[in-house]
Amino acid sequence: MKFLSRAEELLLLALWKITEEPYGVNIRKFVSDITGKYWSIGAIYVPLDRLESKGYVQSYLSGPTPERGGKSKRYYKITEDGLEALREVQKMNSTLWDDMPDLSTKKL
Amino acid sequence: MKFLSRAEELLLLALWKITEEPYGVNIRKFVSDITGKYWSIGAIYVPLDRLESKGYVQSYLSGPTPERGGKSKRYYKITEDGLEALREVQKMNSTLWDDMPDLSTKKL
DNA sequence: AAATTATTTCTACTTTGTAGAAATTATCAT
DNA sequence: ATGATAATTTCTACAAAGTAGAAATAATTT
Repeated sequence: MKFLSRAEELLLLALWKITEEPYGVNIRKFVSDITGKYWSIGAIYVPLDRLESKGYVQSYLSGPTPERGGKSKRYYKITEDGLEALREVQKMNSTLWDDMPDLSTKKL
Repeated sequence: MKFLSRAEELLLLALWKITEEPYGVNIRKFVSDITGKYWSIGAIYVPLDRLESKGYVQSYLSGPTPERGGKSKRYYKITEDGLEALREVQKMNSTLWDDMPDLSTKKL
C-alpha cells in the first residue's frame, strides 16, 4: 500500500476530526485553519474525489435544508480503508519524528 | 512557503539523521528502512535534484576514493532553508497529530 | 585493454496538486 | 411567477511531484 500524500492525510484527518457537517466548506475551513494557508476550492474537491475513487472516503448528497438556498451539500466520511491508511501514516510519523529534537531550537 | 511533500520530508530528514556518507545509496537505504517500501533509484535522485534547485539541499562530488571503482559519490547536505522547511512540517505534524489517539486501537 | 563495479544522470510517463470559472439548485424579493 | 441572489459543487486545464529503470560515467581489477 502506498502512503498517503500530505493533502490526503490532511483531508482524511479532517474527516476524522470534524464532527459537524463534514462537507466541502467545513472541510476547507478545517484544513485552512490547521495549516494557516489558503486552499483553493479545487484543492479540496479534486483530492476528495480521488480519495473517493480509491475507496478511502464515501460521500452522499444531503436533501435540501430549510436554510438559505444553493446546491445541496455533499457530506463525506472516511471509510475503513481510509482509516487504515491513516493508521499507516501515524505509525510512520512516529518512526520518523518521535526521536527528533524540537527543531525550532536547533541551528544548522 | 509551501509545505514539504512526503518524499521531500523523508529525504530532508534522512539528511538530518544520516551521519556517515550521505550519498544516494545510503539515503536510499535510509528511506527504504524507515518506510519498509521499495524506492526506485529515480525516486531518490529526482526529488533530491528538485530539492537542490529549490535551495533546500546542497551537494558536491567526492574525489575518487581508494575503494572499488565506479563513478564518484555525490554527497548531499541540508541547507538552512531546508531545515526551516523541516521545522514547519514538524510544527504542523504536532498540530495535526499530538491530540490524536492511537489509531491502531480505534475502530470506525 | 577488456571486464566489472558503483554510482549517478537522464528521460519519459503517471499521479497528484491547484486555481478558479461555470453550472446547479435552492431561497428571497418584487 | 420571475428574476436576483446565494451556497455549493462540478469540471477542466495546467503545473508540480512521484516513479521506474535504462544509459552513461568513471574508477578498479584481470
